[in-house]
Amino acid sequence: MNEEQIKKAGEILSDPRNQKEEVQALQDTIYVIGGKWRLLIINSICNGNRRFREIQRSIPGITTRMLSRELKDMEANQLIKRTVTQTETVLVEYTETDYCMSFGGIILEMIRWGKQHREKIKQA
Amino acid sequence: MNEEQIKKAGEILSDPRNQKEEVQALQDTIYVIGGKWRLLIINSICNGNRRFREIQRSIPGITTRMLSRELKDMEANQLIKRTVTQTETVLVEYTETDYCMSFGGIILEMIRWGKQHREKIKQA
DNA sequence: GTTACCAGTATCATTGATGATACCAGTGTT
DNA sequence: AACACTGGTATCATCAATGATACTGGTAAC
Repeated sequence: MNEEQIKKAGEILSDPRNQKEEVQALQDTIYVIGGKWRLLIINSICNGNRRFREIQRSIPGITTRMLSRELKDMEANQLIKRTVTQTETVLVEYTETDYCMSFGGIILEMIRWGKQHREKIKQA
Repeated sequence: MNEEQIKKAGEILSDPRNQKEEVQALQDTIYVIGGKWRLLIINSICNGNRRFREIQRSIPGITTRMLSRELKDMEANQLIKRTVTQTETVLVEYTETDYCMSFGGIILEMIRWGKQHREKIKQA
């Protein structure tokens, strides 16, 4: 085995390892943001919607039940903060955490894809 | 209403429209790549895995049934091409289409997120 | 001849995610 | 008084996604 062959073998051997790591990373991410609503809620809150009904109105098709469940889960997992203010009337606000913001890249890429896809469909 | 106010009003009015478009784009994308396996299969094939068992081995946890279903569906939707070669023994190969490649950005972002996430968990 | 690989299909069971609908207590609006 | 809005909860139903397991028909290796 000459030097080049050794180098090649190294690449071949190391490649599957990288692949495994990437597959695992992908699976983790899919697990965290899986489901029909999670990313939409994150996107909505990051876009400035803070009130329950406001968020609900911004996401076509979501029911109060699903939104309620997701918000609770996301609060438990530090994705958002829930704040209750007692003035004349009760005021509930949801705000994003830094952790939540870390999905920005994924969301932007998905929005880009969705827009391009719609363009292609239109043309055809 | 002065010029500045007019400009501001324009922004306020245009913003909800952009939001709606983006929500729709997001929903489209989630619909297309939804589910536990779709992106993983795309990733696997784009990484050079072409044979059924090869793809299966590269994705921890997937069953033959799920892989079979997904591959069929993806073929029907032009995401991949299925090629059968008849030599001494039958050879089936799956290859990505250009359309399939368009998910690259999303996948890369998700891998990045997953890796960072694992780092954070480790540190804590 | 037994074991193992390939590319799947078939059948059944489960369950998690989602939907539909109604409801509650409080405040404000007409 | 009647209606609408707020931030949800409760209950029930359903369905799509997934899992488990077994099996098939052909080739090749030991």
